[in-house]
Amino acid sequence: MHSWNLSPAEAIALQKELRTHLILSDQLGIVRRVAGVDVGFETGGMITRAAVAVLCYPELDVLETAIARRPTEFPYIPGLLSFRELPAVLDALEQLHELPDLLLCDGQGIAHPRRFGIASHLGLLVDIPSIGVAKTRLCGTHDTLPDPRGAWTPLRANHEIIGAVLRTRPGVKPLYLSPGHRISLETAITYVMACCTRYRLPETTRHAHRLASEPQ
DNA sequence: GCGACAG
DNA sequence: ATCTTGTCGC
Repeated sequence: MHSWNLSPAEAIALQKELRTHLILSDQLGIVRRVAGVDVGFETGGMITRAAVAVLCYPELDVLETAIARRPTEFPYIPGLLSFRELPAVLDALEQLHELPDLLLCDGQGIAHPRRFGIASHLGLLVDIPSIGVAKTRLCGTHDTLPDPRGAWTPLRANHEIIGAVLRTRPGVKPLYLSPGHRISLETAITYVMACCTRYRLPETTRHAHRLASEPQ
């Protein structure tokens, strides 16, 4: 149902056009439903499996989940991840009976070479506030991060702040988060911390990841 | 030209 | 991401 079949060069051109429509200020209502989005692969990469887990906020109990499978049709190219994973994610989102108020995606938001990572791409396409929550850095530089939970330092690139490096657990590798669409960096940090209760990753992401990579 | 490089 | 077992540490 969703596929773009674009060349890498066309995908880059599309990112440059779409990024001009991003809103990087808070444009969210009361958040009652937060969704975690993640993708896994089956058959050695032949099949892409996307999973969405919707949790109530701030309680963080699972309300609804969805899984979608599609043949994988775009290679993994740093900077073009959304073209590989979003077709399946969009299929999964359409299965939900009620759309979430906020999306937490595995990967970058605007902390991306063209300021248009997968979280930004998804948020813009479905017009839902989104945050990119990555386990590692794609681009940008930052100072050393203090150890206490909640500590954060800006992620910078070309004199601009593109995200934050956030310590969600003491003594554990930090998270790289950035606004996707319709949310500010400060608000994004607040929501991500609120979703990280006992582990490094947000509860939303943990549920989605389990659904996306669990056997069967 | 030489690295870096989300998942 | 995925291929894969045990192992170090709280």
